[in-house]
Amino acid sequence: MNPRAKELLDWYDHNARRLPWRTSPQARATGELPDPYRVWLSEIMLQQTTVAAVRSYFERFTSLWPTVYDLAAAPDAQVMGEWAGLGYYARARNLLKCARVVAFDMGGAFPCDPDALQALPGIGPYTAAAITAIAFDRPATVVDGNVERVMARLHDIHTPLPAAKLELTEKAAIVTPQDRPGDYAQAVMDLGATLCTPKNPACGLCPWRVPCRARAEGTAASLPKKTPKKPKPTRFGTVYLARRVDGAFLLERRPDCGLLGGMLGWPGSDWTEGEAPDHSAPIRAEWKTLPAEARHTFTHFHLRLIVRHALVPMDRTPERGSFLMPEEFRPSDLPTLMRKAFDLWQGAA
DNA sequence: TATCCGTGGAT
DNA sequence: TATCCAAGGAT
Repeated sequence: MNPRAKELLDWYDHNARRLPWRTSPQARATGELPDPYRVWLSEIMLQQTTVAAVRSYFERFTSLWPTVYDLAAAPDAQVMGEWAGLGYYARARNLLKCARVVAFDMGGAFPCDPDALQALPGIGPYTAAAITAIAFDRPATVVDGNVERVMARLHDIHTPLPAAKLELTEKAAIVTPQDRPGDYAQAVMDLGATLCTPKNPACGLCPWRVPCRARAEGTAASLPKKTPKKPKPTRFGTVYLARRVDGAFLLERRPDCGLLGGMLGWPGSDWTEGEAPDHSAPIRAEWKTLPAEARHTFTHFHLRLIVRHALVPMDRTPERGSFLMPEEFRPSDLPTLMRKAFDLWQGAA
């Protein structure tokens, strides 16, 4: 094994984080591999998402659906509701698609090579490599944000991302060992997450402090360089929170494509820059406007949402959405933006 | 290659 | 308050 990988694995043996989707150190010592289903589920949840945010979702999902068969058999609406709040909802839609392919077309067994894995919905180059290495302990080079940062610093690479991606991937591949590839993959990411952090890296504790070129040059904290991002515009819109006299709420399922796709939400206007666009209420009622608006920031724009509300008689038929009784609807099923609107309404009542 | 797609915590 | 950032993928 190359000396870099050995240094890192030695560090990992003493510093590995205990995470719900990892096997215990004792089990790992006996060569026991983690359940590919749990590895896959955790990796999908961890895409662009912090460990702290994922923990409770992972526990909840594996409790509700212990196997890929259980998840494949789950209703779409329940899975989307359980994913609510975690963001990037295409992940949840692809999660179900993938579970059903694996359960119904592959006999419940995840493929063990990167190409076959990457052919599945929601699995890209990173996730395919991660599952290959972690679940099957087969050599594969994982390149996520952590690895990019670690490699940029180790080799003092100043080319900004994403242009540097290929070079960083090559550097990562050179260090990846044939032995213990699963532990190594998790070790690099643990290093990036705990020591080689974006700000204030703990270089003094790093197992690679000696070979690290950026540390020698004093450039570690400024790497990797990234091309500047565009400023976020602000969009405006209106949502309608209708409660029927029997307690039912008027909600609609958003289309699978686009923002918050597949999620439950309050009917409303489009969201546009400048003034809110023309639109009509989803049902005839005496609408009132809440004094505060719901503010939310998405990946590429800010949103300010006017929240209107009304109590609706039993005999009205909505032009959009459908009424859900309280036992059919949990506020926790809503994506965060819609949840903010609900909380504003509830706080005003 | 560039854009779209969420959210919450850290700074 | 504003910005950055996290175990990325799809188009």
